[in-house]
Amino acid sequence: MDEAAAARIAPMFKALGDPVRLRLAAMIAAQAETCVCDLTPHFALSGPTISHHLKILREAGLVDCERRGTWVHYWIQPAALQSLSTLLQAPAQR
Amino acid sequence: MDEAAAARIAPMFKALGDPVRLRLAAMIAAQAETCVCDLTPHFALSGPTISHHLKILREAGLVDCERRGTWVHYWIQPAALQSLSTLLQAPAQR
DNA sequence: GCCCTATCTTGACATACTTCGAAACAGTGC
DNA sequence: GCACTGTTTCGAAGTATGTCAAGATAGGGC
Repeated sequence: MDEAAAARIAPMFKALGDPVRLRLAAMIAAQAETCVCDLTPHFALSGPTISHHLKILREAGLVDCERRGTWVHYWIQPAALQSLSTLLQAPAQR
Repeated sequence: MDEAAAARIAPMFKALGDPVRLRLAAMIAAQAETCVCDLTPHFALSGPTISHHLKILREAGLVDCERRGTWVHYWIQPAALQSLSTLLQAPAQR
């Protein structure tokens, strides 16, 4: 792992390194698509705070979103998860 | 993923969420054992700083260490990596 | 044994980043 | 216009990062 690769990948792990974001990502990954209004009630946090965490997941490339009428829908980016998974798996099997 | 599971797992991702620690973990994982004195030269950081990052990896349960004479040897905890990997892989394959 | 050096960790500190809520803003539909 | 859903901005409190100095532990020379 060289410096550039670490700088590219670390933000993804960092994004998952918060309990709230980890749960958000898990909820989004559990379905094909998830509306923000379905996520917010599961947390004792304000709307802006959830929105902030979603933005970090978005900027890390782990999720993507689209506004469709009144609601905003989020979905997981499977390729990103896959690359992290294989990265962890190689040394784990040694 | 319930709240307790997230609180247990997030610190591991957080530990990997720093470029320096990600590279440290990768270097340690690449060999059966690694001496701290082999890690430090690869970074433009002081010894105490490296030691600090290694402590975080240790507290996250990702690596373990042992003093053997003058040197301290670190090794990876494969089970921890494996659990993170499978966690990511399930939704990634959907 | 005693001192000296080398290796690594710990403690104290300054700086920078995170987290979160309140208020303001933007987009959509009636 | 008005109500509703999310996002952005701003500020306060907490947490992380990195350096310096000091401490702990081991080995070698005398």
